[in-house]
Amino acid sequence: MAEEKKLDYKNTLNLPRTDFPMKANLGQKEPEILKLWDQSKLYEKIREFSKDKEKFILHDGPPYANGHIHIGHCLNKILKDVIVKSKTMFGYDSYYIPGWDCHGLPIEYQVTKELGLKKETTSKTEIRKLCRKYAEKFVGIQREEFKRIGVFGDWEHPYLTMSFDYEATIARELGNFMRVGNLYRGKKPVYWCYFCQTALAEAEVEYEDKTSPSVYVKFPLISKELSENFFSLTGKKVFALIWTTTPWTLPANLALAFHPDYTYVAAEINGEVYILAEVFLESILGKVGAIHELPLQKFQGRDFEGLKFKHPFYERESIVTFGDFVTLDTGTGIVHIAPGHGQEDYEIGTKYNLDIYAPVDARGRFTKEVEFFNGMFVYDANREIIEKLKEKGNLLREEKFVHSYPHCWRCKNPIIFRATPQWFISMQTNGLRAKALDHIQHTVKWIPEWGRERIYNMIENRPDWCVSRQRAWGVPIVVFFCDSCDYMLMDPEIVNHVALIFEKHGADAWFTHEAEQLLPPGTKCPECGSTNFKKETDILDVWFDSGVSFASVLERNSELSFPADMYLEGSDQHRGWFHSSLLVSVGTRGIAPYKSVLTHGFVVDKEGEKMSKSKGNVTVPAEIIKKYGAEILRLWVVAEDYRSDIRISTEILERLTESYRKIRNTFRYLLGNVHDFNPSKDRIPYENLEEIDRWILHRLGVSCDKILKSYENYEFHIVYHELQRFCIVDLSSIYLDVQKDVLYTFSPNSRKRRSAQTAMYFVLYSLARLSAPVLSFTGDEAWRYIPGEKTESVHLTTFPEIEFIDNGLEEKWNRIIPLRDEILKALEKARKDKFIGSSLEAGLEIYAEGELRNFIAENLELLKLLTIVSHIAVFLSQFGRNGNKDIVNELPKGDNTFESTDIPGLVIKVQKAPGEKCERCWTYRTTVGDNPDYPTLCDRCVVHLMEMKA
RNA sequence: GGGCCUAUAGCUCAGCAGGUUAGAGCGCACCCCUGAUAAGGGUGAGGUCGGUGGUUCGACUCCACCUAGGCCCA
Repeated sequence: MAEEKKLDYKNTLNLPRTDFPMKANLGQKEPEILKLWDQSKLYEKIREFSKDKEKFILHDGPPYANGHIHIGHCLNKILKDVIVKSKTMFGYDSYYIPGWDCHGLPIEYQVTKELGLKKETTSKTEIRKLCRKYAEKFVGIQREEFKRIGVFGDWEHPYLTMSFDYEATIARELGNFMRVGNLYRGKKPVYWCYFCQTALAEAEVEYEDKTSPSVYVKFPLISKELSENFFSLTGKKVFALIWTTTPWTLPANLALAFHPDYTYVAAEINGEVYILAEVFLESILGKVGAIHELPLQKFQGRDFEGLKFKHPFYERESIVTFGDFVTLDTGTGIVHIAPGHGQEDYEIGTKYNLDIYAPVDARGRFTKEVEFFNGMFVYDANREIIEKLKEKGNLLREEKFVHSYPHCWRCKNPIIFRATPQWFISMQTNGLRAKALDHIQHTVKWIPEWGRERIYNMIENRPDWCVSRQRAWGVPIVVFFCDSCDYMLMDPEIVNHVALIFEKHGADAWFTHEAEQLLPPGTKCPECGSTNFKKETDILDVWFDSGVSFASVLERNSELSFPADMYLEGSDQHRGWFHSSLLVSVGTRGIAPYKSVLTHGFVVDKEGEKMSKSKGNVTVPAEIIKKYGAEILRLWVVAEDYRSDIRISTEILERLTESYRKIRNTFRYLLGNVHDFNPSKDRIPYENLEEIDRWILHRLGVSCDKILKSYENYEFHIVYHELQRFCIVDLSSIYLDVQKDVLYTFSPNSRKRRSAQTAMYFVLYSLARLSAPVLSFTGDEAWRYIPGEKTESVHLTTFPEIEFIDNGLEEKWNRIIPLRDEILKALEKARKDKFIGSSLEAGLEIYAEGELRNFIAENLELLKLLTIVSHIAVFLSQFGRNGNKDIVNELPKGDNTFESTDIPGLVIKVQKAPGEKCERCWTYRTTVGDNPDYPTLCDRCVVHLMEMKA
């Protein structure tokens, strides 16, 4: 009987009611939401919604169409998505076209590997076909994976660097460089396999141990200056000593490299004087023979400036150069330089204007100009060269040396370094470097700021851009050579002609068509008049492909704009896409392709170390999505400060999941409490709202301001923290807890309840929108439950205005909240003492002096409300005055008394609340039982019940 | 080896034109509630601000060096 009655009263309460589930079940829910978006053509509607608005174009840097997406892709695409969505909600037209980078070695390598033995017999055209299929497959896979994490964009019309029109653009842009004169043909050493007769990329090289001859070679001193400056050398036979494991490169020697800062010595042995770094004196010369005397002389590397030595077996000079790469780990401290046969040698060669001399043919044989060794295979020549050195008396020592040496991935033979003709974009011509530096410094906004410094240093020091690759899967360098006189036909007009063919047939045409079919009819060699041409076989560096994306995508679509408002990639792209795009755009358009560049760090594990298969610390997005949901991944991206490296770990994801649940539940609770609220009918005007409702709206306004500013400044971790803080502190802990009484026990249509619902409605309405760029699934899910008029999706709205700010209220509540904190401490103390359980069991006596007492007295009801106690009273603790019951002479002592330390003079005594517990509202009131019809209810509840019946 | 960057509680972040006991949320411990319930509320314990020197009356905050880590080069 009593149970039944209790139930009866419970039924008279307005408890929260909603179908918005507490458990997100994201793994299952997200695909449903995606389907809904898809079916309702949400992205098209966003395009329509954004029509004619000011543009904000984030131009997508194309990921490589190879493999599944990894966590770094997620970070990148989600950041982009948050920016695009927030810009849309700020009222911009932020059309986002995703792209893919499709050409290049990794795909070709993969395809060739899969071909196995058949690779030898497969034509370039066939390989290109397979590469295209391979790239298409992964574009498809990655597209679905990106969509799955909630990224909005025109996924039906992405840009692909292998699409025909894109390939045509690549060719045209190279033509533009021809037109302005930046493109030139030069030589550069590359990894070369003499067996396969092909250049190899870094990735195609495998390191294996190899035994090589190791020789110490003497270079006789020619210049007189040294002995003139250092008399101890006068009249002696002086040699520079070098060490090499590739004697076959000696015929191409043109220089010797010293380190300017090292100490070198000249030491005499057996009547000859050798120069080498001081540190090697013992270890090298000690083995050759007894050192005659102490070193004759010490020098600094730079003392050798301008000197000349003689080649050990040719009548040729070898000049002195300086290089920081000279080390004291091995060798003699003096490095033999053959500019055509090594990377550092090449750089020295370029710096000192030496010939990039590589007299070795494609099969690894010395060309006819090489005296003594003409026609000899280089590895066979090693022996002969050593003999020649002996014969000339310029071999000091010879031994065997085992070292790690690059080998060809296909045939497993050791490779050689060999300078071959390559195509370059000059950094000098047209002031390309200077112009690029100028734009870096003056026209582009770098986020964070240090990006400027980083890319500036790179551009400042980089050599000319080598744009040619000796591969199949890419866009050819559209240049022809005359069959009869070898004239190089490099003409932008011809490139444009060929580009038209590419537009129709793709760059495949270069491989399937003959030169005559590609050239404009009647093309003749300007040199000899011949009409027969052959095609250049090199293709373009893929960085050139992606570097022209602004031309292929931004300039060719009127819905986009050039320059882009933003490029956003990982900080490695200062060397990559930001870099190549800038050079292309500055080189051919004279301006930077972007107004701002935002970079993020790399994803690392919980220790801050990079992920690798071997370490086993790789986090796979698909697993996170399955276990936690894409929304958690999105929350992760936003919660972390992307400007430095960002960590991911199980603990981080668990924390975020907790945090997500809290935010979700806040939505749920708000929704549950506005289920019977119709904003158009039940809304209370702001001026008539209860103070606490105006306060939460004020807090909402403050939060909103902070969140919007953070979106604007791309400081998303602040968005996350503020969103979380607002839900936990302002809402859940204070406002929602306090308002339960009004929401549950007051009659549904009572002014106070409608006031609370009005506030909650605005909170919901704002929160859903503020969180939508991040919590795109949940924000939209909640949006659909919000009562009243609204758009179909939260993604078809703009951000809320900043409203309801009331600084007077803020000031007052800045005093109220600390008082509440003190009361809560007092209640907690009583609870620990088992004096009370629920705070409603308590009645408070508060003692204070002067102004503090007055402030409390003025806000007594508010404090009661905020601390959820049943009764509250304040006393003036002022000594020596009597007669007023509110003035006490003595402060309470003993049990349940709390003396505040934070607020001096404040004493709180917790008493049992007077009266009985009302069965309906659970508040202790002296009026319980006053109404004989409702003997277990308080006066308030009786009134509310009456109202509800009426 | 060079360029750029990072280092504040178990986790994610604040903070500081240098100035009283370095903050927040989560997590954790303990407690309350059972009318947000695989929820909700409260109290509390956690930091030699990576290390060492220096500038200063005073440094988490400025400078130098070092250590660890990251990206890009060599």
